[in-house]
Amino acid sequence: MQAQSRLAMSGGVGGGSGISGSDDEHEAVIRELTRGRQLTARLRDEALRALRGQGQAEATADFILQEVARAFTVCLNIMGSPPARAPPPPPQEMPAARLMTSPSPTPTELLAPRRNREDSIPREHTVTTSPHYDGYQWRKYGQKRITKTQYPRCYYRCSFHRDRNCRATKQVQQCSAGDPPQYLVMYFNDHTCDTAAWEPEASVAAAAMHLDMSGGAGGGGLAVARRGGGGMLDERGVQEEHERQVLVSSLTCVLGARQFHHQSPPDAAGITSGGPSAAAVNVTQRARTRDAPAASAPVVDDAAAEMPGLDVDGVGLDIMDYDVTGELCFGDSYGLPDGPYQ
DNA sequence: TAAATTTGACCGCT
DNA sequence: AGCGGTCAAATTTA
Repeated sequence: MQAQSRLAMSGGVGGGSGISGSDDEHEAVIRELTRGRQLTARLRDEALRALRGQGQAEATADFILQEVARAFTVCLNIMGSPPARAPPPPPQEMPAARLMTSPSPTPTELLAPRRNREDSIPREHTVTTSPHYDGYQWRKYGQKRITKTQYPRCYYRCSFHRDRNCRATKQVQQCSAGDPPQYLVMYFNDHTCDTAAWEPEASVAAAAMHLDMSGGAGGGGLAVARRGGGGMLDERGVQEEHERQVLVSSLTCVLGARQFHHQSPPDAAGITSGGPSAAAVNVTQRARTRDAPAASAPVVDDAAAEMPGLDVDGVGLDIMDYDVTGELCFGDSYGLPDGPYQ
C-alpha cells in the first residue's frame, strides 16, 4: 500500500479537516513517521557506504534516500508535529529536497473546513512536487482562489468522468514556493473507470523505453498532463529536455548497477515502492500518462518481460519523479501575488 | 476540428 | 452572507 494511503488510514484523512484523527492515532502516526525517518537516515548511511566510489550510483542513492527522508518530514509537518522534530536540511540538497526550507502556509492552513458531505472528504492527500503524475488521467474543470491562502486551488476530475461515469476527482493546491514548488493533492472518490494506477513493480526498463520514445521537449504525453497554461510548456521545453536527458542518464546508471547486482537487490527498493515517499510518483505511472489512458498501456509490461535480468522495483521509478518540476498552470485572473501561475 | 483549459457565474452548504 | 465546488461558454492548442 502506498504511504499516502497508510497515512489516510491512520486518521490523516478522517474527520472533517482531513488531517487529524484522534489524539492517540495522531501520536501513533507521528511516532511511526519519525521512526521511518530515522530508519531512512540509517539506510542512507549504509547505502552510501556500500556505494562509495561508484559515482552517479552513489549520488542517485543519496538523492533518493534524501527524498524519502524529506517525504517523512512532509508527512510529519502535515500531521502537525513540532517543527523541532524536523532535521536540518542536508548541506548539499538537490532541488526537490529544498522544499521544506521555504516558509509557506502549512497544509492544514490550506485546508479550509470542508462541508460535511461524503464527497467532500478526501480519501487521500499527499504533498508532491509533481501533482499531475499519479497514474491517472485528469481533466481540469475549475480553479478557485481560496480565501486566506496564497495560491489558488485547481479542480480535476477523471478523464473518464463521462465515458465511464468515473467519479474520482482531485484538488491540487500549491503549498510552497520552493524550487520546485510543492503541492498539496487531495483525492476524492474512487476510480470506477477501471484504469487502476500501476503496480509499483512495473518496469523501470519500460519507463526508460517510454522516455526514449517520447521524443523531444514537452513531447508526447507530457502534454497530456501538462497541456494547460497556454505557453508554459514551450517556456519549459528546453529545461524539460535537459532534465529528461539528465534523468535518463541517471536511470541508465541505476539500471546498469541493478543489472550488475540483480542477485542481491538493495532494500532501498522496498522503501520507496512500499514506503513513505509521499512525493513519489513512479515513472511508469508517468509513462502511462504520457501516451494513453492508464488502462491501455500493456506495452510497458511486455517490455518489462523482455528484460528479465532487471530487478524491477520502485527505485528507478522514483528517480524519475524529478524529471518534471511540475508547476501548476494557474491562471492570472486572480490578482495573486508573484507565483508560478502568473 | 476535436479536445482540453480558462474563467465567470451559479448553486449548495455552513 | 460568505465560501467552496461545479457548470458551461469562451478560448486556446495541437
